[in-house]
Amino acid sequence: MARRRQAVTIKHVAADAGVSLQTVSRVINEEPNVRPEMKERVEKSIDKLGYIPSIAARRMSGSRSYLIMALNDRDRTIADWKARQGADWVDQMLLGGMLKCAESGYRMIIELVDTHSDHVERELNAALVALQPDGVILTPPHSENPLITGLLEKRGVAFARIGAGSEGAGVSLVMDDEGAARLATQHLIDLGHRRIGFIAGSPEYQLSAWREAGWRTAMQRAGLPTAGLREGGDFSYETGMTAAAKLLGNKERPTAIIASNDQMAMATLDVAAERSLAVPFDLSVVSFDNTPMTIFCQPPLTAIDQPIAATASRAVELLIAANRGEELPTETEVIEARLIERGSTALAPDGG
Amino acid sequence: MARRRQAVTIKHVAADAGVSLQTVSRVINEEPNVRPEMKERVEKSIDKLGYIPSIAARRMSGSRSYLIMALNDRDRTIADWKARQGADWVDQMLLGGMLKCAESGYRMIIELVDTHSDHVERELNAALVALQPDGVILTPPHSENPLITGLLEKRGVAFARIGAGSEGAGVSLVMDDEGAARLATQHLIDLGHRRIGFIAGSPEYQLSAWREAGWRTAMQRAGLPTAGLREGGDFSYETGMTAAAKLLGNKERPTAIIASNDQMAMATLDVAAERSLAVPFDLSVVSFDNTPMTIFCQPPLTAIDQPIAATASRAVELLIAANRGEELPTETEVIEARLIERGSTALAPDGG
DNA sequence: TTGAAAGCGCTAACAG
DNA sequence: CTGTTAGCGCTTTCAA
Repeated sequence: MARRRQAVTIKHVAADAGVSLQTVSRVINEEPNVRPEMKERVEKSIDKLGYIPSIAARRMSGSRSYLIMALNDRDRTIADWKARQGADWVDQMLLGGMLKCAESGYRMIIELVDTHSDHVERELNAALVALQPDGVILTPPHSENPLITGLLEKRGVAFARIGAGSEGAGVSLVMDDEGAARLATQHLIDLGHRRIGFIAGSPEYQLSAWREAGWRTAMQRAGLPTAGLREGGDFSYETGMTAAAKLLGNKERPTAIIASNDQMAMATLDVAAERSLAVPFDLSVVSFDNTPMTIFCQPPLTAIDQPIAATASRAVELLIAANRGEELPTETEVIEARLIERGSTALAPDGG
Repeated sequence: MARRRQAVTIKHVAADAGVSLQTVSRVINEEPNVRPEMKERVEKSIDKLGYIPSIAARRMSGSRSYLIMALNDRDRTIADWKARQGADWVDQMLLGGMLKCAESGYRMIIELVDTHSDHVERELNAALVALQPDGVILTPPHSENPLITGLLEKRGVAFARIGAGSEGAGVSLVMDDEGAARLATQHLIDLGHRRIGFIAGSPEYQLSAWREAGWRTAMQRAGLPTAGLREGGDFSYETGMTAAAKLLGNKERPTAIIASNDQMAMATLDVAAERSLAVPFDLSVVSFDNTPMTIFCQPPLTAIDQPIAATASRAVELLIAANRGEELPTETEVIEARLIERGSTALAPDGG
């Protein structure tokens, strides 16, 4: 293996421009106290020689590593990848995060950590020390793991928590689950629906409660009842089937159902088909998350889009700002969610 | 921002174990010439202090960076991510590559580069210098870009080319497209089909020719004709529609169709539905790639699985071996492909 | 506003 | 088998 010494280093640039290393360093770091003409001269040399600073060397000398680490739950991520059912959480994180990183010369690196393990701290610490990232993005369920947030805080690494409540250190970013649920419910109400069922998600996730709350609020405001219209699941297809079957088995069955994720919505579609209920004519369905499966369903699902890319992008933005010395906001940032209308919603049937 | 100096360094370990830095270095690099008792003593200290070597420092001192860079085409990758149609190429690369990396303390980092740009070299060089990866994995169409392979070769970075022919530097890994096509064809022949249509992919990709060749070979061996049974597309849904329409418009229409990717297979399904042909009873369909959409099709598509994860995993394995000084194989490595049977294939209709 | 010196944590090369 | 020395490329002191 060839010894891969750097071809052109800061020394070469300094020599070429006839200045000290220090001046070059100041220019590439956009520090003050450099005369414009000096700066220009250095920049010309940099361009001419095609100089790119080495991340490793920069990190060594105690400055930034230009690395943002995105932490995901190992088991769940690997399971999603293996299942190949189109769950594109990681892709959306990359889409939002990596591109935002690139704007400032940062890179995003995905790291998998096992939340449930008793050596989370060891694992995380190893990654932290090996990579020395300038910032860490936490995704559920890491976002609410005090072992993780505690360690990050102790080590003084800037971090963002996605999908978690606001208490605790680090910036918190959430999608507006409650508002989104209200939006979905209102959409159905506007279509003339009055009996709108709701399939809740796993109570282990905070967002399940937020989504349910949004539905209740919208129904209440419209003076519509919710009694007998709420069933619970755990985000799986199977529990979606059970919940949908209960809802559609009532003698006064709902004309619309909101499912707390795409899997359960798909289950609802299948239960409806079993009972010869035509979607969207006899039954409208709205789901949450808007993963790729929504477009392949029959009919394609109207869904609340979970803005993962936008959230990751914003998280990176804040983390990079923090590294520049800016203060991180203490308030939770709320990223707006949109409703994507597809074929599973329509006007309520007569008497809806 | 806190100055994030490393908490415990090789020095601390050396002091704790009462040996020189060098001995510690030898232990963590599993180098020879360390007495077992010394080694044990050092390892004890490492455990006790929770020492993790800094990647940056290791890279600095001219050794490995423990980084493998996976290069993907920027436009295509971003388009896939934005489309959210379940294309999971990147995920499968991560699944195979990242996990294999982790086994040896490496990390995989995704990098997007624009192949068609005239400054590919600049872009790639920047990534190479900034990150100093120990190995690079090239995916199509980068795998066949001489600007890229040339630069990598010049810089002496080990690299693997996925999905490209064998000529040129670097290890070459391909899925057995030809064999896979034969497998798919034979599967249909075994089901009693005799008129088996084929929709070819874009001629810009080598694999299109390989897939077609496999179909032709299998047909020939079985003494079956191919005349009038071949149409061409470019992997898009639209061209798939056109091709399928032509094939099914023939008076002697095929009883089975092999499409060179999932998109075109889905188009074939839709064309069949338009013409009231029941799949798989009137028409069997087999596709290539096995992306997530296959399971959401009606009926779910029988498909040739493209073993991206296995390929990435093997590429990483070879790259890491190369870094240990082992020779890279000069022969192209062929990764076997499997046929996943789902609902779109069945016995040929009478007289098939 | 600029430059010189010191050192980050580690490994290569060379001694012993 | 083990230790010493020098330096990787850069940024941080500190001095001019």
